[in-house]
Amino acid sequence: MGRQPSSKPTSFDIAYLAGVSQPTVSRALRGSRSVSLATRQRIEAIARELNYSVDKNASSLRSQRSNTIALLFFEDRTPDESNINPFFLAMLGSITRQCGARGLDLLISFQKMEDDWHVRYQDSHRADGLILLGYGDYTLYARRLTELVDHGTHFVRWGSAGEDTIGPTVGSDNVGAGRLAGEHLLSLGRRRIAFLGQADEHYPEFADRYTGLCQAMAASGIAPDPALQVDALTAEDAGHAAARTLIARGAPFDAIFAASDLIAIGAMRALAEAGLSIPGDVAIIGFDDIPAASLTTPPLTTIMQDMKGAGELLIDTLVAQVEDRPLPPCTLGTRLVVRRSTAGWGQG
Amino acid sequence: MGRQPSSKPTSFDIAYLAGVSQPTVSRALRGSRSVSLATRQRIEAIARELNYSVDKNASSLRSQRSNTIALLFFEDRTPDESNINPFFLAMLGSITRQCGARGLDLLISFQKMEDDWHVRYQDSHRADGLILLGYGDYTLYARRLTELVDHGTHFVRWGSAGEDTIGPTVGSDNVGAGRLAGEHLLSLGRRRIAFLGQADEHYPEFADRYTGLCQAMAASGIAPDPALQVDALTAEDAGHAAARTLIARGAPFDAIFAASDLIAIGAMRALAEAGLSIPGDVAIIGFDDIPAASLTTPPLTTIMQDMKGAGELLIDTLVAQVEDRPLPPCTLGTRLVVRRSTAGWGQG
DNA sequence: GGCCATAAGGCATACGTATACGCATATATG
DNA sequence: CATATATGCGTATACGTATGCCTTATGGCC
Repeated sequence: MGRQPSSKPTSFDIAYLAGVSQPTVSRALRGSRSVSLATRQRIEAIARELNYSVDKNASSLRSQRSNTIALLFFEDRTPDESNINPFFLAMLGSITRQCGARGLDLLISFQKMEDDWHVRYQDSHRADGLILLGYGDYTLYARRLTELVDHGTHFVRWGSAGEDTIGPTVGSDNVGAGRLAGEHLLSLGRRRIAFLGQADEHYPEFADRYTGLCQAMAASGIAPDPALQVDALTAEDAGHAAARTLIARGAPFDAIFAASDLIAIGAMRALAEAGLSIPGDVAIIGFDDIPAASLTTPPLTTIMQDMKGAGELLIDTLVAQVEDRPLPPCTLGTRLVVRRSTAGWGQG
Repeated sequence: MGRQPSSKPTSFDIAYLAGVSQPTVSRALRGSRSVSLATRQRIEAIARELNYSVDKNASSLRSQRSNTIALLFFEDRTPDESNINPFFLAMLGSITRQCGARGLDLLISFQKMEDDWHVRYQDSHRADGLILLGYGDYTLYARRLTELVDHGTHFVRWGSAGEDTIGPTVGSDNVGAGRLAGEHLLSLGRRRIAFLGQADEHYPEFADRYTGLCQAMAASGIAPDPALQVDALTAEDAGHAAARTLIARGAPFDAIFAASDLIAIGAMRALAEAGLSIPGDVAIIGFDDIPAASLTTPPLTTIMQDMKGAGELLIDTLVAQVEDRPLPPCTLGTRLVVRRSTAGWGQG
């Protein structure tokens, strides 16, 4: 032992040693009921002894099932390289673990919108299905999704699970989360709540969050003020710029709901530059709970998404898709994480 | 077009349409020189038209080469879930891109040290080789590495590329980086430099960084003070605890070199709690340049590793290994990123 | 004892590609 | 003009597994 065998053992080797045929080995190792317990145990013992492992390529070729999923991150317009949204990296952890738990292999790849990722994976039998992750202009994205659907590709995407969504979509309850954020700020006595983030149909997730905020405000009898909404995509710079715009507009505000933590962090920088104190002058709440959120000064209150649930639900939905028994759409709950950026005056 | 074909086209379909045999199709698409230009172009045109793509499983099975690499993160003792070292996530970006550029598929997986990951991938022909990423006790790790080597598994790991390292290893020049950090602090006039991080053989990378610091100090005629070195693994909590220990010891210090940014961030929190100003009382420098490093107050000076180079070198080394032409070991340079946590008094 | 159901496993084959050979035809060489 | 050489391609087969179908043994039942 320890030395390298001349060649990897095959199911034929096991069969010979066990005194059975190769198909019986295959059946035994896959747990078919038509192999007697005694035979199966004998085969398993021999397989273990020879350090046998099923050849994935042969298995996938024959069964036409790879038990592999491809995870595609894609970046709308990558300003530089290596800048991956930290939120999606957190998701990666969840998905990876979920795949591990189910014995699925996970391929990952970063794509640009323009690439022909819709062909590469399923057609070549690399993967049984795709998981699509990425913020980006939904209207651009949609064309690709339609192609995927037409092509019969199995996929799930993370996003806003509205009615007009294309293909199976899993996402957080963004409207509910927006309400949560709004109610929290309102409960602190804030009344002039600004929203930093795109609020149009190009970015449905952000739009939903804004909708939730407006609902919460409406419930308290407050009408949303358009002057308090500033567009921003999810990046620190964008948040900084948006907050500056907001300040420049001159409309008074005592709270900010940022559509992502990165936007919030940029906004905090702008507020500090403007001499505004947090949470004294302005309370601020972000979205995503990225690792950096607890490291800011003050630490950032935010909305945490259900990462664990996300991985499970994505994989559930995808596997169902592959097995041709589509699952009904479903959204995930969110949780408020209160930190000092929205602390009441007594709690700082 | 747009409708779903009854079944995916195979190389036989292409062959039939092109009036050649299947092997000729295979040769043409792989660019073999023994197919005439005219024939090849005809075949390529038909393949494109049918949206043909080579079946990965059949191809890998026949050629015994999967053109796939498995990336294994592993966590020594995972306190909870979902906490991945951000540094390794940055590495992921680099590796992914590099794989994409070379047409390699990338499998990823999180492992516990105890699992039998040494068997799962190469033996089953899922991947041609492994990339191992993870901080952890090297002495524990080493046993696994030895098994891999004995087993004839192709792999590269990220780590300290010393002489006694097991298997092909790629890493930063940690000694040089430590020197860089030390020289920077010395150039600011700091003389009592503390090091937060393990400095024993269990964590060779950290030990190398400490060695580099000591070299820089020695070059300035300063002897290292054991009272100024405190063990810490790479986590924010550990950094916090280590800094408290350092302060409690009472030995004066005017600078800290933390073995990782997470340690540094924890230490900054402890310094703030102790009423010490940064960089006024204590200059602090981290290691890794994780995204959060630029978001701390003040922003953290740190050592940036060559991520792009890391991906390239890892893959180069691994592919060479697979092709049985081992590459000589090699280390990567690092760069100092100066931010305000070590700013001179005039620059802050 | 004949008949049918069930269990256990063998036989043949298919999955789709890549490659070692062999066989023509065309070109060069003496 | 006969023999070496290269070019371009077809023939046959291997890669290792999974599965439909068939055979045999066994037991139950009337």
